[in-house]
Amino acid sequence: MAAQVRKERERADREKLIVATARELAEQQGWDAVTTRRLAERIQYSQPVLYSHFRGKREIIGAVALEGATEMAAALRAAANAATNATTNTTRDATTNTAGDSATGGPRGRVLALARAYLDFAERYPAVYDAMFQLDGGLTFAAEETPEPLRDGFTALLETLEDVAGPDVRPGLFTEIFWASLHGLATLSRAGRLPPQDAEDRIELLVDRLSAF
Amino acid sequence: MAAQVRKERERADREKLIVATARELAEQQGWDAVTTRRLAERIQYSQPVLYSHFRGKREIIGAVALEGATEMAAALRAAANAATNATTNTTRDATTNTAGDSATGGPRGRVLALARAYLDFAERYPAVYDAMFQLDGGLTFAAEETPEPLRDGFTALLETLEDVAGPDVRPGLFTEIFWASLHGLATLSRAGRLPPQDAEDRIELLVDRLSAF
DNA sequence: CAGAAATTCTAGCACCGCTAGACATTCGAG
DNA sequence: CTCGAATGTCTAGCGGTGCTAGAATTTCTG
Repeated sequence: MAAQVRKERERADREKLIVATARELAEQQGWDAVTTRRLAERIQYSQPVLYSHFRGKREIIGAVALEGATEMAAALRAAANAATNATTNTTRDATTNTAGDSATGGPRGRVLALARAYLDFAERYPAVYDAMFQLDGGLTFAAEETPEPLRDGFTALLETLEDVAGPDVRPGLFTEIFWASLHGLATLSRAGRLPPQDAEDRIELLVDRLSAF
Repeated sequence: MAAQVRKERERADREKLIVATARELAEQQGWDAVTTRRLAERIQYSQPVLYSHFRGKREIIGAVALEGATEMAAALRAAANAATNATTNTTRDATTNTAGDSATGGPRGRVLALARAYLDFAERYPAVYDAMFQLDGGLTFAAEETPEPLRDGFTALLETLEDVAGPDVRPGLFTEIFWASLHGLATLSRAGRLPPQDAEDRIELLVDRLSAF
């Protein structure tokens, strides 16, 4: 019965296609443009096929969110890692790096890199970010049954931030406020509610104030 | 022609009724339940009447947002003011107020009270808060043509925060990151993405880290 | 009081998420 | 190979959305 496993694989492929197409459509034209009709048309199937994979549009958003969470966790770890292994930047005058710019492998550089990576992700993939934190994807947070990718995203933040939480401060609690602050910056910036030109200043001020290097 | 001014007043009244009804409906059943049909029915007029006052649903949301901004600014100022005039709390043991709890008239107490008032407003009037910062009300921020109530809300924050921005930090910039952090806490908390029991700890940690008392 | 002007309503458009039931396809037993 | 059952997919449609053209009504004005 190899035919059986082939069908299962094709079905899994189609599911991935749905999620990828939804994400693509959302990135191109926003989530409002992701309608079940358009989505069905793009994958060359009729609407009910979508409902054989997902219980509704919410679940499709949720699937995009989980995919995004995995990517974000990887991006955050990569940034923190790159900052750890970075020494003085050769293209820049080392004497200007007095207070420990991001081009140092110290804690400040790591945290700055982490914050930038987070905000960069939110700005680069706004639709995915919305699916994760802005829209209702039917996902559970801060609980037992929180899906692994979401938990892992939080952990990726925590891995870098636990070093700067400071004494007598639970790393988890510190990560929560750090995350919330980044989330606030990300959403307010993208909605045009904060002056764009000061973005970099805000990141540095926030990181320097929150962190106990 | 006193009839003319009477009609204008009646028209203004009806506009206020629309906004108040939209807000009420949103608070009771969420913004999804605020449809033009339901709204029209509640105010005892047909749908097109709504469109003689507002260009669309967006503008109605925007009107609720402006109303909310005015209220929020007042609430923030009231909280900051009350904290300024507060001395040691008589109902509480003064010796436990070692590190300067909110029941002192000092900067920390003022900022804590401000932060609590902000988050309290967001929690108490989630629909209004959404109209202001989460939904698209067609409003312009961080620009010349930003409506007065919104600017004033920011100013209300700034009035208290400029004292703790610290030297060499633009008060406006500091207010931006403080606001963003509060906004992040407010939205993530309400979406169930942060453990509710640590809410108070988060506020104190955030305030203590951000502020330069 | 009649006609003009302003106001309000009815009815409908194109679209939404979602689904019942018709239709087509694939499978397995004889 | 055949034929009934099971599986898969589609067509068509439901009740809802924001919004608007044009008819109907009310109010104002000469």
